[in-house]
Parts: sequence; structure tokens; C-alpha cells
Amino acid sequence: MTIKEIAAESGYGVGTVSRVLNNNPNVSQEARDAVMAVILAHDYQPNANARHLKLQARQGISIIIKGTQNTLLSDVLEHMQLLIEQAGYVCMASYIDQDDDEIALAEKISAEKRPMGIAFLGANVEGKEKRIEALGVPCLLVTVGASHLNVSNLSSISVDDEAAAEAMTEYLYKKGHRNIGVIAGNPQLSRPSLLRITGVQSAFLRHGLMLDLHRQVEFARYSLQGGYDAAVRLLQDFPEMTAIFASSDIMALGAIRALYDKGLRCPEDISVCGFDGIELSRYSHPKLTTIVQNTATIAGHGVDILLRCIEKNADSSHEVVAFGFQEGDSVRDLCFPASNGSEAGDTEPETAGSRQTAGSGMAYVEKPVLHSV
Amino acid sequence: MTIKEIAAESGYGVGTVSRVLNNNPNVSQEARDAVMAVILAHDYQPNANARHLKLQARQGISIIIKGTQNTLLSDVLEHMQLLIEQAGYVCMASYIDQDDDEIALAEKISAEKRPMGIAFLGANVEGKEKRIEALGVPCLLVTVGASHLNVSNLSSISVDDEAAAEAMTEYLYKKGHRNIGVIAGNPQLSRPSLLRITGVQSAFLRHGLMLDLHRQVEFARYSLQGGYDAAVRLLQDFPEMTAIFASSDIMALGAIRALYDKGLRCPEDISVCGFDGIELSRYSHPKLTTIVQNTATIAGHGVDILLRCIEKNADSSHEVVAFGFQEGDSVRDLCFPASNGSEAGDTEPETAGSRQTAGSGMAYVEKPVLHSV
DNA sequence: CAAGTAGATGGAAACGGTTCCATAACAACC
DNA sequence: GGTTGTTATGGAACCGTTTCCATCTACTTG
Repeated sequence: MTIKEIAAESGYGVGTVSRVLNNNPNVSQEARDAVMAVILAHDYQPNANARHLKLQARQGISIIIKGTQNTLLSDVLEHMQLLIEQAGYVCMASYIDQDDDEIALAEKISAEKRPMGIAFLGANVEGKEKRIEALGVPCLLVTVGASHLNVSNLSSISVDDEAAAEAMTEYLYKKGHRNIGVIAGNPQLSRPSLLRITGVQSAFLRHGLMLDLHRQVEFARYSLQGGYDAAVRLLQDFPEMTAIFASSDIMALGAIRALYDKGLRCPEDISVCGFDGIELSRYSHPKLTTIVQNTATIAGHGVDILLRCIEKNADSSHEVVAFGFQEGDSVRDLCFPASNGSEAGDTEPETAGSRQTAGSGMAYVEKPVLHSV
Repeated sequence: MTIKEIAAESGYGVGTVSRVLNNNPNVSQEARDAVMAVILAHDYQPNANARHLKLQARQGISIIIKGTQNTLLSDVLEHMQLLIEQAGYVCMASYIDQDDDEIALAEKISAEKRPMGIAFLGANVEGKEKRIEALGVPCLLVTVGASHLNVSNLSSISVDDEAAAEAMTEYLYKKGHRNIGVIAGNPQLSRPSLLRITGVQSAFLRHGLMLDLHRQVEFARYSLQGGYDAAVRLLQDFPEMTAIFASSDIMALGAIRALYDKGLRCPEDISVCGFDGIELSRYSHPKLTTIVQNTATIAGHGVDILLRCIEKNADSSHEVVAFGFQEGDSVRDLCFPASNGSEAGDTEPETAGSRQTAGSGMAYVEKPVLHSV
């Protein structure tokens, strides 16, 4: 079925049929009805390739996701996809392996499919500024801040990783933890990994503590196995450790498994906290104490920014959204050892709640997302 | 950059340039070099829309995945994507919500993008046979058997859900469990959900037990929340229960969380087993006893089948791959209560190992995938 | 009533490729 | 030296849309 056949059968020309399809007002009701009748009768669907070819293809928005197993990003993707389609765009999602080069994929997609904009979920763009500018379309970095890069076509949406890590460390400190091991992502591969380490350092410094990068910090992939292996190394290098700060919930869960395999319990022997606030963190045993990144907010604001750049030709911008704090059962209170950690709200140490909005100029305040039955 | 500009700059015609791009042998080495030089100098990428338009677009394979949060399917997708691209096809992945109609999406994709074949990961196709045939291209159902449907263009690849559920029930029986609660997916929405229930029933019947569908079986979504809620209902309706058979690992984890929230421990008070064998099942606490679906095998055989249908015009076929069995710490042995379940291999009850290959005619035997440090 | 305006329509051109067909160059053969 | 075959090449036609432009009709207006 082509537009020509529709034209022939309806007795009108191809131009009129095309106008009907695109809701062009300059069509008589009579013609519209006649054409629509034929279209419906054959349930005709326009050929996307021909349409995109003619339109220079700039109809869709491409989303590149780093890693298939990251449920936080899957969640953000799901929200973004919906919003993008509601805004009338086609959405093309592509996954790429954690170790591969997402800019190379973006270049390929950009040349082949000519999208109107590209969103990167969890990408590493350090040192690739020129290649991003060369893409020539508005880009958005999601869950990774890029305000320091100064790339004209690159926006970003993220939480304040440094402040969040600092708040979490502060929480651990208030609970009496002084020997805190850190499981971090490779800081050369992603800026959030670096910021989460410096956040811990800031909190340490405030209390006159030193973070020994050799013994206390282990680098790992953002995976269960990565968290597991890093925890094993920490136990060896830093035996006086009472708590582990993991840079993602998945790493935290891997670390907890390592503890149990070594005959240690969480939180009784070693406390563990995470970062991300994925759904699973509320179901794991023990329930994770973690930083919550609100996926709906991130997706919503991210799509807003990207569409503003695309439609209104707005300048790129960098937004920081508030993070939340979820208190689970995975951190032991060393100050009041009687409390086993399951009753929340006894100390209420959330400096996070007040700090999180500062610097982002937003009225939005993230409420801790706690599982309720 | 278009092919015409390349032609002009290289001094050859568009035909020759196109032949170079498509590795047509009828090009002199001289011309090939000249054209390639220009192509590389401008790192030209052909426009996919124009190419697909001319080629009647039948170049790609579309994959439709039900639900973004299912890491088992994400895993299968990852493998399939790689294999499809290695075979020289473009791969288009689309996620669809667990509650939406995947055939409607397939119809849209089929009409717009005209793929050469469509793979459905975890779809529900019951009662939609005619619509699948109407798609007019080879289709493949992954992790869902379809041999009973007799749709000419629909193949399938799956484990024997019924035998797997039966084997797991048998295992629970051997461990002394008689009051087994079942958390199942909606059997009207997916055949595997039904088969897993009948598998449990078969094992029950063999031992003269009855499965009380009203008290012992709860239906739920394949999600953490679904498993959680179902477990809560089971605890109420079926208080004598000593074990829960969940139809997915995610449901099992949700159920375990429900137990802890009710002050019960797993496996000490209630045993729980899962289905799928996702990576997380080896890291959760307790480690899950579960059926393992080997994602690499499923993806490999699935892509094979689909490509055979596409390239060689082969008839549709239905393959059943072997399932694996993973013994974790989530099932308590009621017969030898001294054993706390963590030392595997003391009873070696794997009838699964021998049963799994029967009926599939395959030499392949899945080894239990156990986490080793 | 002439002239201008607005709305509806048909059809050609263009988007960027692939492929077929015609042609040219050259070698091999009788 | 013509005939035949092989190989390399250029270019037109086409894929299915959108859009621009020309045309036509009908209505408004001075």
C-alpha cells in the first residue's frame, strides 16, 4: 500500500492524501473523509523510511544506555520514552556495553538515522568534548553532571553526587562509624564516581579524618561481581572497617553477599550503604540504607531540557535535582547499640533534606522513598 | 555528505561508488581505492533511510521486550543483539510495558519499518494467532513455548517450564516439604505461568498430594511488589505452609522480603525457591535455590532459528532447551534439620539433570550455574 | 463587473540510496 | 579484421513520502 494507490482509489491526488495524513488544514472535509475511508479500509501505514528520508529524518530522539543490567537507568529510560512519545517524537533506544565507546555509537546513529537529539544514560564523556560537538545535535547527559565541560550542545541532569556522598558519610559518622571502606567506580571513566569519592573525603575532612586511598578505597565495575570482589579486597586491606559505602546499590548487594560468604553479617558485623535507590534496595535483606535518585524527576526534567534545546533552540543547561535518603536496615548504630536499626526516625539526622535543594534553585524536595506495606 | 558528492569528488559515477560501498566485485582496484579514499576522508556514512527505502527496508530484525525491569530478558536481549549484528543485520529493540499489547506494537513496527523478522521476548500471544500470521514475517517467541499454537510463521525457544516446575517441586518434596505455597503469574496472560502451575500439580499428583488452587496458589505480576503481596496473602490463607515456590526470582525476592517484614526468616521458618536463575539470585541473601534458564543458549538457538526462517525460508520450529538447577541457601531440609542448607552435594537429588534433556533431543546438558569465589 | 483573495487540488521535484541497462574498452578467437 | 565475451563504468529510473508551485473555483470587494 502506497500513497499513490490511496490517491488513485480515493480519486484524489497524492498531495491531498499526504495533506490528510499530516493534518494539513487546507483540505476539504469531503476530501478528508474520502481519503480516510480508503486508508482505514486497507489499514494503510505510511512507510517510515520514505517519510524520514524526505524529512531529512530529523524526527526522532535517540537514547543510548550504558549497560543492560542497570535497573536505575532502565527505569529512567522507561519514563523518558513515554514522555518523548507523548511529545510526538519517535524514540530510538540503543544499549551499549559498559566497556564500549558510546560516542562511537552516537556517531554511527547520528550519521545513519539523523536524530534530532541524543540522550546518554550513564555515559562517560570526559575528553570527548569535540566529538560531542561534532554530532551537531542537542545532547543530554543523564545521571552525570557536565557543567564543568562547557560543551555548547551538551546539557546534563543529575543529582549532586558529591553532596549526596557527603550526606551519606555524615550519616555513617553520626552512627558512630569511623573506619569506612569505600567501593567506588573507576573515577577515570565517570565523573560521578570521582564526585562520590570526593564527597566522602569532604565529610572526612570536616571531622578531621583522613581517607587512605590505598587501603580504604577499592575501584570496581558497577556490577554485583564488582561489588563482591571489591568487598573481599577491602576486608583484606582494611580489617578494622566497620562500614562500607558502595557507589551503587548493585555494588552494595554484591558486597553484602561477600560479607556473608566470609562469615560476617550485615549490619551486625559490618554496615553497608548504597547509592541509587533502585526498587530492589527496598526488598533486599537487609533493606539498604541508600541515596535515592528519583527516576521520574530525572526523566521529566531531562526530557524538558532536551526538547527545549531541540524545539526552541535553547542554550544547553545543567540541572541538579534533589536526592533522597532512604534509611534501611543495613547500617548499624554504634552509638546506641541497642537499636537494631529497623526503627527509623529515632535520630532524624537528615541534613540531606536541607542540603539537597541548595544549589539547584528548585522548589522540588525529594521525599525519602520508603517501602510501605 | 551524499553518494553524489563522493562520486563527484572521486571522479567516478554514483553507480561505482555504490558498488564500492556494497562490495560488488565488478569494480577495478583503482576505482575502489580512489572512492574509499574520499569516503574515509569525509568519514561518510550512508543514509539508512534512503538505503532502506530502496531496499524495501527489509534489512533489520526487530526485538520486542515485555517489561524493562526483567533482567533475564535484558540478558537474552544483549546476547541476541550481538549475534544479530554479527550476522550482518540491523537490530531494533523496543520495550513495551508489561500491561500493553505487544502485537499492536509489532503491527506498527512491521508497517513502518518493515523488518525481516520479529522476536518477542516474554510475550503473551494466546488468542492472537491470526494477527501474528498477518505480520507476514518470521516471528520468534523467546522464553515462551508456542508449539501448541500452530501458527505457520511463529517459532519458539524456551525451557520446558512444566518439567522444570515439576523438578523443583520434586526437590522441595525430597527436602521434606508437603505444604507448598505457589506464587504464579497470571495463567491467562502467559502460557509459562500456566505450565509452571501444572508442573507443580504433576509432582503433587505423583505423591498423592492435592494442590488447593484457592488457598495454595496466588497470582501476581512478575515483580518484587507482586511477589511481596502474594506472599502476604499466602501467609494468611495457608498458614501451615513450609515452603513457597515462586514463578520467578524477582517474585521470590519480593516474597522473602514479605517474610522478614512479618518476622519470619528464610529458610529457617519458610523456604523459598525461584525460577529464572538471574545473576542476582546468586548474590541475594539467602542465595536462591532456583531453576536456571541459560540466556546465552536461549539467545543463540533463538537467533539461529529466526535467521534460518529468514534466510533459508525454513519452516517455523519449536525448540526446548535444557534448564539448569541452582541450589542456594533458601530451602531448608526438613528431613535432616542439622544441615543448614549451605553445604551442597550431601544428598544430590538432581533428577533435574537427567530429566531436562529428555524430550528436547539435545546433546546439550546444562550444568548447574553456581557462584564460585 | 472587474479584480483581487482565499481555499482546494493535482502533480512535479526532491530526499539519498541501489540496480539495471547501455556503452566503452580491451582481449581472445576464428 | 570482424565477432564475441568479459569487465568497468556512467547514468537513468525508481523506492514512498513531503512540499512547493501552478491552477482552478468561488467568494469578496470597490
